[in-house]
Amino acid sequence: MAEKITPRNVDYSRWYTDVVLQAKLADYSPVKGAMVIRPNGYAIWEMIQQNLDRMFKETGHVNAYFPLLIPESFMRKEAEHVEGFSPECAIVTIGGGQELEERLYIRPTSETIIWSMYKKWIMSYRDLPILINQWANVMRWELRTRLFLRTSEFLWQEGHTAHAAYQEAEEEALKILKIYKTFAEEYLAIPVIAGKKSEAEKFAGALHTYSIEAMMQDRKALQAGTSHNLGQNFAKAFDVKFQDKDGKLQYVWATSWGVSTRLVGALIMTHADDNGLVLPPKIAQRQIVIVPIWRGEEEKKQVLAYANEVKETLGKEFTVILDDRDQYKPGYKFAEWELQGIPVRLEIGPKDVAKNGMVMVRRDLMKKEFIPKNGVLETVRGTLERMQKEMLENARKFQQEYTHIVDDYKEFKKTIEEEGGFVKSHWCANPECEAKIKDDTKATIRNIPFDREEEKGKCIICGSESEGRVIFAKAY
RNA sequence: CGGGGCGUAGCGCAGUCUGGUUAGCGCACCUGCCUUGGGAGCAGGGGGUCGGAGGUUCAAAUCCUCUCGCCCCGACCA
Repeated sequence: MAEKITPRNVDYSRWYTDVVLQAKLADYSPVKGAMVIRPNGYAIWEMIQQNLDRMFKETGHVNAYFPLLIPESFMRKEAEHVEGFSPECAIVTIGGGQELEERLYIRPTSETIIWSMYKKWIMSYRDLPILINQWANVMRWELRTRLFLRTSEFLWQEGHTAHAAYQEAEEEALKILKIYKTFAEEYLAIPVIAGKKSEAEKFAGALHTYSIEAMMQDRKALQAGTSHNLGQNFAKAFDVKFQDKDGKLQYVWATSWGVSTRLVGALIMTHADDNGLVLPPKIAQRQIVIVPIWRGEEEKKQVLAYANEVKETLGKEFTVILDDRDQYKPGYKFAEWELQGIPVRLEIGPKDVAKNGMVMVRRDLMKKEFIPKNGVLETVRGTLERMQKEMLENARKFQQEYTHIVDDYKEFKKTIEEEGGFVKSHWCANPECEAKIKDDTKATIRNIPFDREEEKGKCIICGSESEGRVIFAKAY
C-alpha cells in the first residue's frame, strides 16, 4: 500500500488521524485547535443535519439563529454556568480598533443569550412552549485537540425550549434524547445507551442531564448526544416569568440539547477499519462506485458503455460514481474508494460484460460477489439495506461483548485497566464514591441507563444500598 | 506553566557533529510512452528566501547570539 493507514492494533489514535486525513474528511488549520472540514467530511455532517433537522421539525421544533457574541454580563448571570464554562472561553476585547466597554464572549453555548431574548418574548402561558433549535458553531478553547472529537471551534445544533411546567420540560428533554438514540442507531448504525448523568457529570446549570453513550472500537466510551432539563435556573437568572391560567407569575421551565460534529468522529471510530472509512448507506451521500476495467481502446469503449447503462439504472435511486479515470489502475481505485468508505463497489470488466453481470463488493465485508446485470437495482438496494442493518448489529455485538457486570472493586479496576469497555456496577449515588473511582481508575459514570433492571445491590466502593447498576467507562 | 523533541520542495526525511562546486532522496505533481481483475513500469520535467533576524568567516543549511513557531508528556471538557 502506498498510502498507509496505521493499523488499529499498532496505534489506535494514529489510525484515527490517518483515516480522517487520508479519507479527506478534515485537515489541520493554521489556527491551533481548529480544523477544516473538507467536502467528504462535510457531506457526512450534511446528512446528519438533514435527518436530524427533519426529525426536529416533525416534533414541532423550528430553527432560528442567535448571535456569536455574548456580553460578559450575560455569562455571569448563572453562577454554575459561568463557572463551568469560563476556563474554556475565548473573549473579544477589541472592536473597531478600540477597547470594548464590555467584553464579548464567543459563545461556548447559547443559553444566556437565548434566555435574554426569551425574556422579551414570553409574557403568558399562551406564549409557551417555545421550541427553537439553531445550527451553529461554538468555541471552547482546548489545549489537547483531536480532529472532530475535540476542537476549539466545532459545529453543532443546540435546541433551547421554554415550557410552562416542570413535567413538560422533562418530557421534552426525554423526547429529544429518544430522537438522538433513534438517529444514532438507524442512521449512523451506532448502538447507544440512553440514560441519566450523575450529578458530577451533568451540564453546568442543569437540573438533570441525559445522554446517549456509545462504545468506540478501542472500547472507550463516547458521549454522542446530550439533553438537559434546565429547570428554572436560566429563567431565574434572566428573570423570565409568565402568567399562568390562574393569573399567577411563574418562572419558565427550560431545556437545552445538542449533538455536534463529534458524531463524525463517533462514526469513524465505530465503523472504520484498517482500509479506511466505512459509511453506513444512509449516511453516505454517494452510495455506489463503479470501477471499470479494460485493456485497449476497444474494450474501454465496450466496458464504459456497459458501465454507463448500469450507472443510469442505479442512478434512479442512488448516487453513483463511475470512476473512468485513465491515469489510475483498478487496484488503485479500489483502495481509494475503500479509503473513502463508499458502501458498495461494482467492478465491471470484459469478463463481466461477457457474462452480463458484474462483481459487487460491500465495503464492510470486503467480499467479492458476482451478480447479474438483470435486476441490479433490486440487488444493490437489498445489499445496502442489509449492510445498514448488519453494521448496527455488528457494532451492538461488539458493545455487548465488552460490557461487563462486576461486583468486586478489585475486579473492577482490573477490568477497566486491562479490558476496557463498559462496566456495570452498583453505586450508592454518593458523589464521593464516584470521585474515588475516577481518581483510582480514570473511569467515570457514563450514565444511569433508563432500561436498567431493578436490582438491589451494594455500592462497589462503600457497600451501601444501591437501586441498580450504572455504567462506568473511560471516556473521550 | 514545567520536562523531552523538531523546524531543509506539497508531504516524509538526509545533509548540520567536522563550513567549501549547481542543496539531495522517497512519495506526490506535470509531459510522453506503456499498462489496466488489488495501490504498475520507463524516460523527461517543474517546484527551495534551508523558520526569522543579527553576527563570525574569503565562504554558512552547517559555527555563535537572539527570536518565532510546532509536536509529545503532567490539572478541566460536546
